[in-house]
Amino acid sequence: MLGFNPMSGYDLKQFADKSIGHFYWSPAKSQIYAELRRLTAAGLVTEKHVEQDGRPDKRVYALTSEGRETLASWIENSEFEQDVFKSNLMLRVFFGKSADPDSLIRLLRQNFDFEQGRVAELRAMEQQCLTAGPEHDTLFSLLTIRAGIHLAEAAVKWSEEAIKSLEARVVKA
Amino acid sequence: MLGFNPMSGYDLKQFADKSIGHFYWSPAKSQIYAELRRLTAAGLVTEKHVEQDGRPDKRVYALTSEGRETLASWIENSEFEQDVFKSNLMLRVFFGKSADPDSLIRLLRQNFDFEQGRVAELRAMEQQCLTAGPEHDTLFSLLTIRAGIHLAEAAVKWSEEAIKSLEARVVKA
DNA sequence: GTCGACATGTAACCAGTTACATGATTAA
DNA sequence: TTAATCATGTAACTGGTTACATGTCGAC
Repeated sequence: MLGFNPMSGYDLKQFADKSIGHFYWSPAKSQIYAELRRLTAAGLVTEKHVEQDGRPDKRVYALTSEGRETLASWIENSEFEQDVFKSNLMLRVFFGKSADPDSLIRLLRQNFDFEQGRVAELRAMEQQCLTAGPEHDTLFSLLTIRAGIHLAEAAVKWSEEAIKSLEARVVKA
Repeated sequence: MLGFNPMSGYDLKQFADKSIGHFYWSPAKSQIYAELRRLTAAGLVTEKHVEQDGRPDKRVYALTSEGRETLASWIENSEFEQDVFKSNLMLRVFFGKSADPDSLIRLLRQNFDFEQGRVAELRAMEQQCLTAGPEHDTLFSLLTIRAGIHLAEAAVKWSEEAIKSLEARVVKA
């Protein structure tokens, strides 16, 4: 994240929450501060004390040239890794025989609503990227947003389909 | 998993790897054995020593009625939880400005192939479920497979789209 | 006699979280 | 004065992994 701009631990937390938090994870602040110390010790970032007026002082971290190289090399050369997908909902559906089907239907409707909401949010973010001036390079953000839209739409479609399947079974019984 | 059948730790590992491993996680065997001891202590499963001929003895675990209730209650009553999605690929795409676009294209092509392969695998599993006799209740397995298909197809579509976007940018430069 | 599947465990480690703790500054 | 935002950290814990360790049995 420091590849975009020098930032403090506090800034990094805010930034992570609304960017990589959507498709990777939101680190705890305790971990961010710990990691910044490790990166500093490894010579990948530098720390600068910045006094502010009207606000507490902060420590701003910036990539060193070694840090920049390490970042690029990680993106370019590290091995392809499978996405991690953990779905509590699918777990419960899979074990659904041990439960009341209606409770699953309720759960799936919740998921349907939730994922529809996400599509709407992501569409709004997409519009922001598309209408941003050419001085902002939004391509990479846009790509991750597009991925989110595709996935959320898939989740919506599946929820609908699964609800129908379960409703058909309930009627028969 | 013991809701389907009494099983040994070894069985549970095999079973998990080819079922919930696809949409939740594959526990390490060390964890399975530890968890079985915890569940036994909590009175949710019972342990039975089983001698086999032609194979080492094993310990077979079965749900107690309390275990069965706890399982049903977990499926029916626990809170809705968001799916966890962690994509190393999306992380790298998001930080793509710091890297060579061609390396991202290479990565996305790898993803495209990988996800296409998954669609094929899942379609095969789907057929197995659909052609299984009515003595097997495949509905719940089928639902999770269908979810996988929807998601993998979304990933394929996105990879294609992302490759095109990045290729367009490379040409311009 | 050695390889592979079956079968069960221990110990060290680690990535990450939660809860706790502190303090500056501004605005209501 | 109290709540919100800015800002940084420590300590205890935990859900999991990896590596290590042991042994049965059948097939080739």
